Amino acid sequence: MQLFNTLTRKLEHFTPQTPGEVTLYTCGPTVYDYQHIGNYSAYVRWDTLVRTLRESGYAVDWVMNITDVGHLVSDADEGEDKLQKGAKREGKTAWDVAKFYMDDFLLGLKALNVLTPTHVVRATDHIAEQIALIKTLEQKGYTYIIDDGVYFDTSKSPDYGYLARLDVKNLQAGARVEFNKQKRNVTDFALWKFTPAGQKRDMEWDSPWGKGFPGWHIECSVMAMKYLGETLDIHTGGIDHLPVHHINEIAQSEAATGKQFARFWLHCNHLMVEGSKISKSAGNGILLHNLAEQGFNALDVRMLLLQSHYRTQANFTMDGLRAARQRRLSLQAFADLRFQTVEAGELNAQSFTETHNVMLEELQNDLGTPDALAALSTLAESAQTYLVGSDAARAFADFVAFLDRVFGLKLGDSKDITVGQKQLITERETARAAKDFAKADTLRAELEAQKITVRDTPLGTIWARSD
RNA sequence: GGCACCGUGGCGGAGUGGUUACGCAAUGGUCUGCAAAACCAUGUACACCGGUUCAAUUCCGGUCGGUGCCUCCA
Repeated sequence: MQLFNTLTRKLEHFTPQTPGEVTLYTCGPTVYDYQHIGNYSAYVRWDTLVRTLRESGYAVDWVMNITDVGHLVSDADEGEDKLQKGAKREGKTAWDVAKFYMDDFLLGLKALNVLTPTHVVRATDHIAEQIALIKTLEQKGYTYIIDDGVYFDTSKSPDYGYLARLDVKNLQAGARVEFNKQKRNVTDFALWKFTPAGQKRDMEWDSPWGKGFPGWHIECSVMAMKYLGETLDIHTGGIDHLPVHHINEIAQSEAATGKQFARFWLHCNHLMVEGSKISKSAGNGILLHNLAEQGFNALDVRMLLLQSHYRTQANFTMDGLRAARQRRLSLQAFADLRFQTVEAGELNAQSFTETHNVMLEELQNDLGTPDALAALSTLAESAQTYLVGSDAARAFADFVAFLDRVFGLKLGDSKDITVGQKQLITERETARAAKDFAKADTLRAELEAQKITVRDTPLGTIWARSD
């Protein structure tokens, strides 16, 4: 399997440290608001990675974090805590806000048919471990304390910023952002933030340095290493995490262990909406709820994402979503043909095997979902023309199961039509043979009302679901 | 201002030094009792200007345009 490793900026052959077992960490959301389709796009991308790894024979131990504390409005460790801000906005406690949006996020993942990670872990459940890691860093001399918290001294990390190819000197010269003047280096980041004197936060804990809460970056290092070991096979995240969050994760993790933190770093690009980036102020952060109200299935969004490569800046448009929906329904009609194999069908088991192999090859080539889909569409189209022979029924069923494993479009979920519906089709054929077209059309309308479209082919009547 | 990336037919979106990506839509046709279905066919796509090459959309340089990051975000 080939994956593009941000660490080397090259397509590399991937093999895990332990044969057959992959350790994977994915940066999850900060749960202070609803997740929009752009946020979700990342998890669909990484879901495809997990599915492809599993299909390639690897067991995948997958950890995703939920940031429910400590992520400040600015990565420069300034401003309010996002959770605290959300709490103020909604008149709830930060704990309530976190719980509410975490649950909503998990429901969204389910709707998108994103596999459940082996471990979904919350930062607030790992406060003791975070304090322990900060202590280790302190003992090794990587930290210093200023008025608002405990900071990591990035100048002590010789390769600081390498992943992002950060030019640290240039950054310092061109720094425009105001930061705490007590910081030794502009890139230094908070490991622990103090609760300001005289204040009481919803979320705060005692620590050796004083009451407060953990910095945003430390949680990922802690939870990744706790569940997956000191060196991960793969660490994934959105491209926005590259220049700050990920280089900080590397700095603190490697400072603590002296070992490489992650062997492969994968970054997905952002989804645009109508050609612009998604931002709260632009009001284009479309939610799954919004799309559901317009009659779209979350799987239509999944389809749309599969059509583009995870490293490109894909564009979400309503026209694109409609096209994706049509394409998904067309693939569903193809999958439903497995209930309708015919004696004289020309598509044999080999057709499915060949397409299966091409698709897997494309996926293993840095998750080439667009090319894998193209191969599938080509087969689906020929199936409409040549129909599938009954001798290939088993191969067809296996193929649909494969599609669901890698694409997660739930094509295999649809059942055969009912005996009653089959009866209607037979009756309609009889009526047609008797040239009683009025009756035939009535029966067709009846089927249509049950979301079944019929079409007449030289080899007989074929049905497809219209929803 | 600094650093990247990108510019593909109506839309979305792959890929490649010389052969149809693919999907959606559109147009024409076939089949059909009819058809909203299905199938077949069609669009002289690869921003512009140079260069390298027998050959460039695909490599190199420049121009123009767009986007992202540097500042919250997946």
